[in-house]
Amino acid sequence: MARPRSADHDIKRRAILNRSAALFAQNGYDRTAMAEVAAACGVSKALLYHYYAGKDALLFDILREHLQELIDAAAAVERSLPPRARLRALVGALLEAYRDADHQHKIQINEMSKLPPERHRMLVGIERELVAIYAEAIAQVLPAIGRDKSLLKPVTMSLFGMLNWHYMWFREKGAISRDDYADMVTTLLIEGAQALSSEARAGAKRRSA
Amino acid sequence: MARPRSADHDIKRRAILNRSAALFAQNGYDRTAMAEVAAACGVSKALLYHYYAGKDALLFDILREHLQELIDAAAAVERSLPPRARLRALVGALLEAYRDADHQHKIQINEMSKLPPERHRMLVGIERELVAIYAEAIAQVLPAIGRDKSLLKPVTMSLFGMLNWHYMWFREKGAISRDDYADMVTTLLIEGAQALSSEARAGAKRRSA
DNA sequence: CCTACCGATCGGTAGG
DNA sequence: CCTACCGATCGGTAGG
Repeated sequence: MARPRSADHDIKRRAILNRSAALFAQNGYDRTAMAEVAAACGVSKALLYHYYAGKDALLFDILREHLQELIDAAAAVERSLPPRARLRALVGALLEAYRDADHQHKIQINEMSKLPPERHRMLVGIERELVAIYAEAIAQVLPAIGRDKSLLKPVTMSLFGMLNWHYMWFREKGAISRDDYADMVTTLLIEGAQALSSEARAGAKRRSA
Repeated sequence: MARPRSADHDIKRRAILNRSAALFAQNGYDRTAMAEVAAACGVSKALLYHYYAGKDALLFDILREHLQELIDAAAAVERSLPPRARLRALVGALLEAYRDADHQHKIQINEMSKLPPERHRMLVGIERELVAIYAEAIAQVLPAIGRDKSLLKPVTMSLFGMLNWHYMWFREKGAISRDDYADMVTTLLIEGAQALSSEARAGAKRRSA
């Protein structure tokens, strides 16, 4: 009979994931040796390779888990909320999921493309799921934008720009809280995009006149 | 008398800068060997080291030139323009400076922190100059936001988020042009932030009532 | 004492 | 679960 997994197998794996994420984020993936990861986790390099088949597998697992947490956070937002409240809740949920995930977020942006094509594609697929949730929510709040794909994509990407750039300047002890920033981003997007569709309507009127 | 520099010294240096930027952006800084850079430029490695003291120096020069071009583009925007038109022109100038600079932009985001501390600090200083220009222009359009530092910083960073994230999705042959996107971002920011300061005023009234 | 350029090889470290 | 060790490759430099 096969030896059962040790009771703390998952706990150790998780510890390795968090430690290596910190190292990858701070020093860069290529500059972090597997020996450093092992040392930081207090295990031998051989044991590290018992948990993970290779450096790739470690990077992949960090990002798969991180992206899954983002999807889960978005999926947990009540679908029956009024459109505007729902978008605000989705923005808040993402910023909240980013708390304590700065390392993972930085790795997603800086190192994801270093994965082999197959694994990279899988993660891009999860990213697309996430974007689709937000694009749909925006379309619900702003039907005029939702109807025009050439507008919906850049507006959605503007939202992700504001949210995904936050790690460059946002500090937990700063002047505004995550919740404050969620309010700000939601207002910028909705009020700004409403002005956008008024302009588009005015433009259409001018063209048809 | 000292031997003069060859007439095409600067041209060759520039060619090396552009080729290495493409390699660093596509394969990552750490994964690009100096031998590859040399091969891509059609020169020997020894000659490459004649032009640049080391790999660091190459990365530094790519980013210093890129950031200087962004500053120059912003500085070229007429100071006497009405505030709103000036902000629109600044946004357009940055997006225009990003044209043909996707490699440099990606390197700025992904590899800048791999520079030695001293050189890294110098580039962060140039980035701050750039941000200051935009923050001031925002404050001119939206005095209520300009007066409140806890608002001005996140609003400015929201703008840079939208602009600096564009390389992830914007395509030259896509549905909208750089100019269209400059319009969109400016409208999102100004109209959105106007709604923001109305909310803040309403909030202040509620609190003082 | 400078710049321009080569073929060959150095010491040290990477992931596994 | 460990120590010992590998094949490959790195950035940088030698003499001329």
